[in-house]
Amino acid sequence: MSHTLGTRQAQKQQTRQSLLDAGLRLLEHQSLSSVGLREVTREVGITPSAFYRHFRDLSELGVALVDESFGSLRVMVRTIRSERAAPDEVIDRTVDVIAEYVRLHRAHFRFLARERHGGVQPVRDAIDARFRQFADDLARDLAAQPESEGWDPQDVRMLADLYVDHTVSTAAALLDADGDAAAEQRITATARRQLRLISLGRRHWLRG
Amino acid sequence: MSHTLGTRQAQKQQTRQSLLDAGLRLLEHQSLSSVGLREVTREVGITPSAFYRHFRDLSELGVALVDESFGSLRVMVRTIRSERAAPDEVIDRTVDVIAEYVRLHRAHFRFLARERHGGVQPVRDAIDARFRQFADDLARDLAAQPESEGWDPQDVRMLADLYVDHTVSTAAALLDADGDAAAEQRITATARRQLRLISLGRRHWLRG
DNA sequence: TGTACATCAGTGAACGCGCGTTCACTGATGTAC
DNA sequence: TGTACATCAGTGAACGCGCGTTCACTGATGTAC
Repeated sequence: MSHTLGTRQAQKQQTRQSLLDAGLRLLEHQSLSSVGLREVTREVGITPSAFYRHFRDLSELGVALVDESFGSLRVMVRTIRSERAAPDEVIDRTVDVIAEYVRLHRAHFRFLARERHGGVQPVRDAIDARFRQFADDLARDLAAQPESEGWDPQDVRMLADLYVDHTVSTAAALLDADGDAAAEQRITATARRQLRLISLGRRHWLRG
Repeated sequence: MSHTLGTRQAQKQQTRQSLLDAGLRLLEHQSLSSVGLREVTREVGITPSAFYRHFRDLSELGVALVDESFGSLRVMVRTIRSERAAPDEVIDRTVDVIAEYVRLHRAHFRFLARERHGGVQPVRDAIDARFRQFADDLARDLAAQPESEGWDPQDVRMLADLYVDHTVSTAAALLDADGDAAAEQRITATARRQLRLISLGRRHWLRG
């Protein structure tokens, strides 16, 4: 028919997406290695054997979920990067974006936090590679800032790693707060102070 | 017989410990929710039904492993605390102890990293409580230091949280290095710089 | 010290169940002419 | 536009397997007298 996609391929895509959605839903309360193939297909409403038309096994579905999760993260990061503001405003905006990501894409981030050190090697590797690329990008951004003038590239890199680790820790803490507004406020307040302290350390680094 | 413990109780204890050891061994390559009760008893060499003489289910065994893991951690922490040295030496010693803990108790820390956000709620809660207590202790120590004079207690607490998160991130990175000596050196070098930067931030906090 | 009884860690058989994977199939969609 | 054939996403039955849990049991350890 129309060569934009074809009815058959479009429907296949839709089923594949349903499998990803069902998987993500099931992964909210258990880890990938304990989710069953039949469990996922049952949730979607297709036959177990139909699963193999889309993924070789569940770890392949897991890797696809990693891609999807980082997709939604990238969108949010671009938001921070596009804004140019005073240092303290940047800190506030950064924390806001972390909080927003966890709120909007809770299941995605829970999946990443859970499987980052989980029992499925290919998924762990995929997550690791993405986080590393993430730190690479941030290091490039930081190096271009006037505050980094005269900095050893290795020092820029360690700062980028520190920011990424801090972001992940904060997001994980927000996840565990599980919607408790008071706890969330405590966590974001703490994160802001921590970023401010890191900022101070950065400002005094060369003279340290 | 002798009332120090009794042969029967001593043998029961020994079997219990074998179950914990077997569990920990199996958890190196998979997560708790995918380990089977029969798998653990097979590893120990006892009947599946004998398992119930020691634990209600695998999540109870998991909680026991949390206690065991933090036991070995406490020993190492006391090592740092007992030493009193110049700030930069403290930083080096801290990083050394983290590296040593991961090297000596690799399986324990892997278990904690994996199950901290894993799929078994009671285990997650147990790990969380222990880390929180850990941060409490550190906050108390920091508050007692002369560098913290005039600090808001909330600021001391956020600094303690920052240190704990940084320690966990570093240990997890070392774990992923998986014995690669070059990678491990890169990670510890980075960790030392990060601690130095945080130190700088701390020193300038009040004047910030 | 010896005897009679109690305790209880570990055994082994049995159960029902859901798992992942295979395979020949169906019937709607797509293609060639 | 119509026909004949190809493709292939999803079906449904079948398989062997290991799972967690139960239960009555055995026999070494512990206790009372």
